[in-house]
Parts: sequence; C-alpha cells; structure tokens
Amino acid sequence: MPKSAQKDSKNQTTMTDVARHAGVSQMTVSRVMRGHGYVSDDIRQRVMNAANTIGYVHNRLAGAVSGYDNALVGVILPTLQNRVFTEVMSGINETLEKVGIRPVFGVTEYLADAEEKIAMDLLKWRPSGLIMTGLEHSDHFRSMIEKTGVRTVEIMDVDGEPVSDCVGFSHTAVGTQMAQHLLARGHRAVAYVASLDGRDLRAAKRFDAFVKTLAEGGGHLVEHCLTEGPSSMPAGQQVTRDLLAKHRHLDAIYFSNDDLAAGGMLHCLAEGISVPHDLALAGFNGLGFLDAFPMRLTTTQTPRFQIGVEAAKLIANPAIAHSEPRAVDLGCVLVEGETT
Amino acid sequence: MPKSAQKDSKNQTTMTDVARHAGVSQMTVSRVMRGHGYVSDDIRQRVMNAANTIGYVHNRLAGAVSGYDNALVGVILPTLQNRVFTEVMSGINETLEKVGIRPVFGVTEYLADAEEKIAMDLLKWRPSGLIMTGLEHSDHFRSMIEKTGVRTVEIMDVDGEPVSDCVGFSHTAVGTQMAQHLLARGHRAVAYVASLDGRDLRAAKRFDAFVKTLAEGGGHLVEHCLTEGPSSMPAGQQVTRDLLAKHRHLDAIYFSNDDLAAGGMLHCLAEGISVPHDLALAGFNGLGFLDAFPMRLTTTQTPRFQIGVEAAKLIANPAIAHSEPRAVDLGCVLVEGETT
DNA sequence: ATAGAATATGTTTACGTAAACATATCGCAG
DNA sequence: CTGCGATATGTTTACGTAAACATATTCTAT
Repeated sequence: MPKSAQKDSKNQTTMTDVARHAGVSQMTVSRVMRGHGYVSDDIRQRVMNAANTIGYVHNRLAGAVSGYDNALVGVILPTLQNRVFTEVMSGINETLEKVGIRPVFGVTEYLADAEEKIAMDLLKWRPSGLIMTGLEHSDHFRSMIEKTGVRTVEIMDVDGEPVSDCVGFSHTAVGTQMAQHLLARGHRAVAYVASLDGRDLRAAKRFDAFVKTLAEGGGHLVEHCLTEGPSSMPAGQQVTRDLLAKHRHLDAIYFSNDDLAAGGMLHCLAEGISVPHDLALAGFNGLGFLDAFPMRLTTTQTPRFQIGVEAAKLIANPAIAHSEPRAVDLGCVLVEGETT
Repeated sequence: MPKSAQKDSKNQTTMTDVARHAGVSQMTVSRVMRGHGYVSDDIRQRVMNAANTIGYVHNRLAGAVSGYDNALVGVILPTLQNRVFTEVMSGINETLEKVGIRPVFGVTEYLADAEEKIAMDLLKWRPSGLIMTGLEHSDHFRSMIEKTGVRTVEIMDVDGEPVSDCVGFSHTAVGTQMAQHLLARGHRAVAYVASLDGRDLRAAKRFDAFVKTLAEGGGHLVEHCLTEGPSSMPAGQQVTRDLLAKHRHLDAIYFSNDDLAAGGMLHCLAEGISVPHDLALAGFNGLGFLDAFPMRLTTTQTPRFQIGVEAAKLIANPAIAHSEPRAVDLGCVLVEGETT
C-alpha cells in the first residue's frame, strides 16, 4: 500500500547498494564519493551512474563516527536581526563553503547563559570548530571547551583573554577614538544611546572608553539612554526626539550602532534639524545603507565580513591553528561625517 | 611532550569512559544522555557527574548512523543580506530549538544551480528535513529529492507545484492587489524598480501580475528598472533620482521591496518631494524600520517570521507531514501609505 | 627483460551509539 | 505470600563508512 515506501526511517540506501549496481566493492564506492584514493575513470563513471540511478547520497555521518574531522563548524551569534552579524555569517559561510565545510548555528539573543547551552548542543555534532561571539565566558564554560579539545575562535572583540584564537578589533579603541573625534570637533555636551539593557558587552566597552575619554577632554555625558527592544531605526528616531525635547544644550549624540543613528538622522531630516550644525550624530559599524542619506554620518567602519572570513580560515586551516593561540586585530576606521 | 594531548583527532571521550567512571554500563550512560528509558535518580546523578568531570559531550553522530531520525534540518536561503530571510530564519530557528533540532544551512545568492548543489551537500548529513526557498526546481532535482525520501518544505511561495509541502503566500495576488490599489488611488503612469537582474523569480511573479492588472485598469508601465547589485537603500535612492530626471509625468513607483522603496523615500525627503502628493511610492514586505520615516509607505505586509515557524513545524512534527502534501497560504496584507 | 614504483581494486575491521533482548528488583493488589 | 506489572540495569549486536592492510595490474627506467 505505501506507494513510496522509500525510506520509512531505516533501510537507507548505502554504498553497498551502489557497489552492487556498479559491480564493484563498497570501498571503491567510498573512494569515488570522497574523491580520495586511486579509482579509474571507467569505474568512477560506473559508480557515479549507479549512485544517480538509485538516488544514493554520500553519508558523512557514518565516517565522522570514527572520530575523524567532521566537516561541520558550530557558529554562535547573538542575533540574526542585525546586519553586522549576517555579514559576519556571510564571511564565514563563503569561506567555509570553499573547503566543503557547513556551518551549523545557534542564536543567543544576547543571553549569556544561552551561549553555553547552545555550545554544548552544537558540540554534540562533533564540529571541527566552534566560532563564538565575544570573549566573556564563564570559567566552567572555558574548562568544558578545553576538555572537549574543540578548536575555537572568538570573534568581534580582542579586548580580553581568548580561550584560543580570536578575531576582531578593540571596542575600547573605538570608543576612545570617537570621543576624541567629537571633542576635536568642539562637541562637549554629548548623549549616548544604546539598546538591549546593556546586555551587549562590547557596546559597554565602547561606552566606558568613550565616557572616560570624553570626561578627560572636558566634555560630559548629558544622558545615557537605553531604548526598549533591539536596536532599530524607529527606536533611534524616538529616542532622538525625546532627547532633543529634554535637553536644550545637546551638542551631539553617540549611538551604539548605525541603525539607531539612522533613526536619529531621519528625525533631523523630518524636523529640518541641520546635521551636524545644530546637532552632531555618530554611529557605529559603517553599514552600507547610510549612503542613501543626504548627509554623511560620522561612524566607525568595522571589518565585519572580513572577521567572518578570518575566523573561518582559522577553523578550516588546521596548520594555522596548531601554532600558538593568537589575537587577530583587524582594526577599525573612523569615517568622518559632514563637516560643513 | 604534548601537554594537552586531549584530542589529537582520534581517542575521543566516549560513553564507555563515562560508564567506567560512574561504575555503570555504557547503555545506562546512553539512557541518561538521551533522557529516555528507566534510570534511577541516584545513577543519573553519578553519570552526570562523571560526564562533567571527564568532559564528555553526547555524540549524536554515532546514533544517527543507524538511520534513525537525525536532529538536523537543512535550510537553503537565497541570501542573508535581506532582513526578510533572516526573519524567516529566526522563525525556523526558534521553532526548531524548542524540539532540539539544529538548522544547518546554505545560501544560494539567488543562483538556481547553486540550490541543487547545496541541497545535495546538506543531505550528506542526513537531515530529517529540508527547507528550501521557492517552488521552481529542475525535474532532475525533484526526482533526486524524491529518491532520497527526505521531508521537504518549500517556503515563500504558493504559486506552483510543491514537491511536498509548501508555506508562503501568493506573489501573483500581491502584484495584482498593489496594481488595483494604485489604480484606485488614481495613479496611471507607474515605474517598476527591481534588482538582481530579475533572478528573483518571486519578484518576477509579482511584476507580471502587477503589469497585467495595471494595463487592464488603464494604467501603463513607464519604465522597468533593474538596479545593479542587490537591493539596498542607496540603490533605491539612485534609481529614484534617475527616474524623476527622466520622466516628468511619473505618478508612482512600485519597488520590488522596502529597502529600495526606503531609498526612494529618502530621496524625496532630501529633495522636498511630497509623498504621495507629488509622487506615490510602494514597496513590499512591511519591514519594521519603515516606522522611523516621517511618511507611511504603501507596502504589503508579509508573514516572514510565521512562514519560518510553520515550515519548521511541518519538519519537526512528522504527524503533520504524514498527511497529504499541502500548500499553506499565510496570506498578505496591503498596508496603505499616506493618504493626505 | 626486469625491478620497482604508481595505479587500481578488494577484504577486514573499528568507530560510538542505541535498538533489541535479556534479567533482576521492587511495589502492591489479590 | 503470590504473582505480575513497573522500574532499573546489563549484554549483544547492527548501523554505514573509511582506515589499514592486502593484492593485483600497469607503467617506466634501466
């Protein structure tokens, strides 16, 4: 009765089935599937045809059981709703794809304890590496990571002690640099806007360095705003409106990212507020969509895609990883906004 | 000499190691790890402690070899650089996470032949399901899918013949509806703006229906623009500028998505062009960031997150999937823009 | 011609887990 | 205090692949 009783769970099609059809041994099929070892062109064709005919697909789980390198890499990101991380993911994905490795991933939504759970879950598939966001991990987590011996790369940050390798840039440097820039432009009364209840530890590092440098340079923080929900243009627009209503003598607003800042720019555009003459705005990341605005936002260009690429390279290339743990600082560039 | 010779490839930590430490059999460890079968609380604790002590992590590959359901699901998306798909992905991810299933994914960059390659690669990990974007697949691909017997869900579209299940909405209906809306508002001379050299087949369906309905209603397509590169606000801004310079009697512009449309809105904001009085703009998707603009864009609200959720449910719940193949149309809502 | 490498295929076995199949013990209804 | 189902643990075996270890066979250099 079951018209297409092809695979009700068990009864998988195996290399042995292909071997039978092609008149060769299972081992020869294995060699063809992996493209490894000696196989004559004639036999290779016969095997490929047989596989196509009966619909066989190479089963990589079986080989991986034996403990050899599995072509999966675990990737843990804080969110998918931020272009920054999808660009990182693209860099990872494109780089891994070239060497036949697949990412399997998890999202923490910026919850610290979620990361540990997700990491342990990903390790169940014996990935050859684990790419995680940030350097802050519990001692327990670090020791578990070390016990499993999985290769790790921590991304987006270099201000701290990596478990092994890390790829990113210094958020402290970013915050410092931006404060210096705003001071040099003559801004003193500055508001800072972030989101997520400060759960983003890297944004916190930028903020700390920013406030410190600002104070040292004679400026002061007018207000430290936290928007509800994740970063977004509407949140940035709303908070900008509120800040301007509340503080008459505001020189500048430093947003924790470009989405919030873009919301601020939209508010200024709609209200006819001249940027940066009436109010200076600064963001973070240097996202491409900023080019659509009539004014140029002051921001810090981050090497997001490249971080993904370098992290994936460290995972994919065991030769690199065998050397000493290393922090790769890809740096950042402050992009000046409108000067007129 | 190798100070931390924990796992130079082979010599994995196994259930047998845990069993030895806990003074039980390997099978008992298996029962504890899976939370399946009878185990006393006492023994369970002993096993958990032993596992933690020696740093054992459950190996799901080994069990999956035997052909039982593997808790991996393949997901193929056209791009990660579009919020639409990251929202779909979030829906998939959140839903699968609840039942302990991990997505392993691939990105096609809108290349049709890439999809087939990626799908075949994903199947090598014996996922319990495959979520693909769109209904257009080659006969060869469809037959391979059927031969492997993997559960599939095609998402984002319902206008066509699904391999098995599909979840989405009708792009033809969207195009028709938007044309009717613009006609009802009195617009006749309309330009259409898309990107990606028309590789997006679903956008093509919207366009075809839109043009047909527009013509039937007495309107006409002034121009059909294709932007270079992927959809973006800067591309939308640029094309809007060009269109306005070229056509004096343009009533409206229909953009293939909200990013392009937002670029158009920015251009109008910067140039003091009144929307929709001087020029009507329409987009597609109803992305959240539109709320930051001072004017409301006419667009079609798509159930992106929900599509991900429903697709994941079909994969995760075999009971549903065992019934007849079915197209789930989640519908769309046209959101009216500024009427003043 | 002929050794010896390169090429081409086959056989055996191990990988780590979980189903299937034992037992053994406990709780409690009759 | 008997019997039987529920609970708790152990033993054996199969899963599909690929390393390790044979053999053939075919070149190639002398």
